[in-house]
Amino acid sequence: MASDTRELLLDRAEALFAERGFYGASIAAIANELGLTKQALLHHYGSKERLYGEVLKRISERFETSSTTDEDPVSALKSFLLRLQTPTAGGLNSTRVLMRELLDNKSRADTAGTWYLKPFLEHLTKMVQAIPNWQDASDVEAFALVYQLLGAINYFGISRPTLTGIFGAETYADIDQAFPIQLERLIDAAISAGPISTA
Amino acid sequence: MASDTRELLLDRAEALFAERGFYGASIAAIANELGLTKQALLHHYGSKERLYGEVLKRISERFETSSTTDEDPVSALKSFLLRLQTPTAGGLNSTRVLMRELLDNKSRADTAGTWYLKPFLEHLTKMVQAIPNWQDASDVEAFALVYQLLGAINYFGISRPTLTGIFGAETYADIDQAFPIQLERLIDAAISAGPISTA
DNA sequence: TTGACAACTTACCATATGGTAAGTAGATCG
DNA sequence: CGATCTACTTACCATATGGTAAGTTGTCAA
Repeated sequence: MASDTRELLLDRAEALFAERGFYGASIAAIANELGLTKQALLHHYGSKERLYGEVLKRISERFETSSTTDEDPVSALKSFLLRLQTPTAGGLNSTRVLMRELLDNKSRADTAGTWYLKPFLEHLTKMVQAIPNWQDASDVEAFALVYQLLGAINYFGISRPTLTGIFGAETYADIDQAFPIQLERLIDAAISAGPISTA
Repeated sequence: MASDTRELLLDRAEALFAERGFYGASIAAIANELGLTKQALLHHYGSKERLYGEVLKRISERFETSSTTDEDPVSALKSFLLRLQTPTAGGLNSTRVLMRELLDNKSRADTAGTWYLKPFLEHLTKMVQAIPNWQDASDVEAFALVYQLLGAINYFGISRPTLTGIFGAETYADIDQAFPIQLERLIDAAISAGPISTA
């Protein structure tokens, strides 16, 4: 199977898992979307779990390769976080799949979704500790901050359909535009406040 | 059917929907957990969707009755937000169910999960605009802030199993303890920074 | 030319799922 | 006493689901 065909297949699978979740996305539906039969899909990936594992693995690899080589630690953190929200490169689907993974918490495919998270989170934590007035922050403090920011971004990332439904498309567009600006302000405010230990 | 039996039933249903999602939680499984047969459950709630709708409705009602009559707008906002995270009164299950609802975004049970959110979000937005230096903030600005804080809280709320898996139980306990403190700091920092318009 | 391999297809299958139809035991009420 | 209602149970059922087994077709290298 060609490498780019495989990529395309995983793209569609990821989209479907993002949309309907592990249980909601049947292999027949995924195969159908690619003009394959269910059995052809099963031929390539032995089982649904394996396919799902493949999707998670790819997300994890994508994260690992998105390292920032920025100069200023503050802007490095900012750009890193803001980039998570961008719809390019299937970022939105990844967010949704991972959020579902958080919710399910079942040891699925041997927690393939969580092992990768560790280096990612540690990396982010270290980025915070690279900021001058956060150098004395404990791991836990820096992590708590980072996780709150992650939550702010990812929660908003999955909310578009609902917020559009509630407030209408025009208002949502306004919110969507204001969001990154407000987020940057939030990050700035949190950073200059410094960690608790030095409060 | 007795009112408290009904409550108990919905408690269990909510827990199962929180754990496995709409597709993952079969009516047979829910019924089983209550010592009922699948058909007995179906007798009470005509269909799975209707049962799910009932669960969402109850969550919505629970939210509406949790109004804050605090004095200081800042501490009112803080206590409101922090209370969302408390595991009491099935708060954690509600969070998970609603997060899944955000993810699925399907018009399920006529978007029963989202209509309630509007007053809730508007209430929170107004709480921000009640804060002295946020009085001139636009609706969108105040909303963006509130939604970021909501995201920070709820994202953490669903992450316990995963974070425990990654960092171990002891480290998680540390994080869990530090989280509300750091969150309060984040709220304070964001509030004193003020809205963008007056920046 | 042949043999191996990949990429399927056709044909099944056990189980689970949501749901219906019809009947039954017990309480309540006129 | 009989009627009605609630809370079920038993008996089904169509469909979907994940998965297996065996055969088929095309490619390509030895």
